[in-house]
Amino acid sequence: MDEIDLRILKILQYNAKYSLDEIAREIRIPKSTLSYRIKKLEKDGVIKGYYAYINPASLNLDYIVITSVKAKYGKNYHVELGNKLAQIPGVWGVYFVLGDNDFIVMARYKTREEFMEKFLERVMSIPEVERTSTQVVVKIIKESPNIVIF
Amino acid sequence: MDEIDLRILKILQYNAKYSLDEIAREIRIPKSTLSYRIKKLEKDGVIKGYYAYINPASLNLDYIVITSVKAKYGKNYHVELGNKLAQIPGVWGVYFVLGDNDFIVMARYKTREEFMEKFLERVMSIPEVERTSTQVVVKIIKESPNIVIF
DNA sequence: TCTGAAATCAGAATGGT
DNA sequence: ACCATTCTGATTTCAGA
Repeated sequence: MDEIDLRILKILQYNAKYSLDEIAREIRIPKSTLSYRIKKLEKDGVIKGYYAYINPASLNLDYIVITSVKAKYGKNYHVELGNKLAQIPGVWGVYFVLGDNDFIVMARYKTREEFMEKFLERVMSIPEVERTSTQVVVKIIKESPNIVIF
Repeated sequence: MDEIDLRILKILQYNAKYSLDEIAREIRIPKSTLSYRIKKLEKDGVIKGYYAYINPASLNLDYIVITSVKAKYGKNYHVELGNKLAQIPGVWGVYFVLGDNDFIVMARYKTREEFMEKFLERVMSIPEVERTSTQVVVKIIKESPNIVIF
């Protein structure tokens, strides 16, 4: 990975719909070379995929939460709990962290009721869960995990 | 937005590179109609963009943190602090939350040193900041904010 | 708003360096 | 690994419904 690859990635992370012609012109390499490099970045797992970003608000996903989950101690409790959390509909992020808590879970629902039914009750019924604590997101100031190169 | 739009979005959130032909065949509508609908979803702001997802690990972004930030009280302190946090390189998520804390900040760096220099020292020098608390992510079990429709 | 057909344009394949 | 050219097929446009 060199400087040119980084410039390619920097463009594609903001907008995957630029044409090869445009990108090639921008960074001044032939478009066949550009195509060759992008294919390589995909094959090497640097580019993991291309996604449409759908505005959660347009689907009325207005009840957004960040929940801390503490696991009970036991063999494999953490691995199993992490996977169980990841499978809950509405959950888009699960992070295993050091510190007081064990997992940070990011989730989105339409209403408080949906959050209660689909998420909270389900999480609290998982036997490996010791305790949870939820913070409600009032405003998303920034959310762009695709931006990796600054 | 009807059932067909939802099916289109559901496909594009997983892979924006499916061709119109494939999608049209899948959901059994003419591809010109599909094209028309996608354009409309883009225009209406339902589809906000198309992004390449770059594997953070391939850029050695292995020091991943989730930081809680509490703001001092004062006129517009929250708005200004939120914007300042969002502008820090390495920060990809800033959420304004209810509860003990005010902001949850998601960030990625290459090393602990980079995290200290680019993030922590900068955050702690912001006058509106009262206190911070950082959790280090040991493992990302799930991270797919583009998945909105289940 | 939907659709089929035509026209345009983008990306993949080729082959030489 | 790089690049110019060719070629295939995908997307956009347009006119009629």
